[in-house]
Amino acid sequence: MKSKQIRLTSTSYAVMSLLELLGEATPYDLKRALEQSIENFWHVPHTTIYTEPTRLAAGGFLSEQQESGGRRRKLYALTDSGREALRAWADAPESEPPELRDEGMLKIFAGADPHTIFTNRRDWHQAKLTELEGLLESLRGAEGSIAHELDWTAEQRQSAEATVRFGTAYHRLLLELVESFRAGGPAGS
Amino acid sequence: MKSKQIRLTSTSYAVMSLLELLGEATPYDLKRALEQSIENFWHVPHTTIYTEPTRLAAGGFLSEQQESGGRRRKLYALTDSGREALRAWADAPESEPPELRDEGMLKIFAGADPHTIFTNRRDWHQAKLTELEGLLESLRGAEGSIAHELDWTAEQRQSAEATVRFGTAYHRLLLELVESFRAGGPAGS
DNA sequence: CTCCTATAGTTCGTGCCGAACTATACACAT
DNA sequence: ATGTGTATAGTTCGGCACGAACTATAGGAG
Repeated sequence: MKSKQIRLTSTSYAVMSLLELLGEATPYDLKRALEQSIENFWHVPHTTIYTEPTRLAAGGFLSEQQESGGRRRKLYALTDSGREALRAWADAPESEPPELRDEGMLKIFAGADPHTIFTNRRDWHQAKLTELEGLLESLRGAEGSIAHELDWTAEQRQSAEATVRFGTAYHRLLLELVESFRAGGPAGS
Repeated sequence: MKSKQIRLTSTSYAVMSLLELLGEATPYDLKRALEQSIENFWHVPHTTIYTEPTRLAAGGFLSEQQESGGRRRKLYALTDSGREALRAWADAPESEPPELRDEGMLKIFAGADPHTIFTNRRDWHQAKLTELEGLLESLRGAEGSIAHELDWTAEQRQSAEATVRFGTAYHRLLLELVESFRAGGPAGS
């Protein structure tokens, strides 16, 4: 009961959201689920996925139990306190404005050749788009997705789908934008 | 000459790019210049702007000299080693893929009302767009911009302009995207 | 039963970053 | 000239983030 005071970051809420969906999960489960959903708009490095649940458990937001044999994996689940914190956060209407970290633009600012940068960027968005389109299909019932593997309900799939749909739309737009700048850019304005 | 071994991050290059433009600057100069350019695609909190140059100086990439009177401000400039590192980085064609950190999408994933989130988001992009359009104009010669204050050459202005132009195009597109999702979204696909 | 490779998880050190605080400069009123 | 208010300029601290490198288990194929 005497939980350590910890700071809840967006990454904390990312982990808790997943646990709300999954019910109970090992860090590895979280990692896989993340890669197919949240990862597209909130990056979490894999080491953080292993340390963050430990932190959250110390704060009393997650319960932690360890397997006795084999890999001795840890299983995490939301506590009431965790569920409460998650809802309070999600229901607050204000959010931090989105933040973009774009090394390519930095290089252009530093004098790199825009054409090279934009060409790489175009290819990347194209690949990302293809990846997300595949993910979207697999979320809709095919095998191979985590949704299938974990036997998600229709509702759970929708939650993931909504964000992936936004992702495909986003990359489609960016692809065009980058392409137009690559071709010389809206030079005048 | 015996410089400490430090790791150069994107933030390091952001600082060094600015110093290449400014020639010589105090952390505060850097801060102001950042806000009108790099900040839009690479966030650097203000405390980092004060600590990063110190790190870079320890690594031998910047020279540091301190005023004797008044605020005892520190003046930084690129060393040859810094200029070299900057060029090597900018000239390497590959960049890290852009990373988006979007708390609003996280909330939607966690079950928040999309309409609320997208409405806030729309307003934010609108404000950002207006801000960047103003910045673009002021970069083109008006008073009040850092370009004017520091008496930038046409070339220096262009460097800043290129990224700001991309920024305006970006926010214009996002504004539309968000608006369409707000209105119910491309529901089917 | 041993080697291979994929899967699963940890450690460490440096860098990042927000909150809170401190200090200087300058304008203008008393 | 002295106070007082506000914008400007800079620092400290502690917790969190994150990449590199490493370790360990599982499930094959031979």
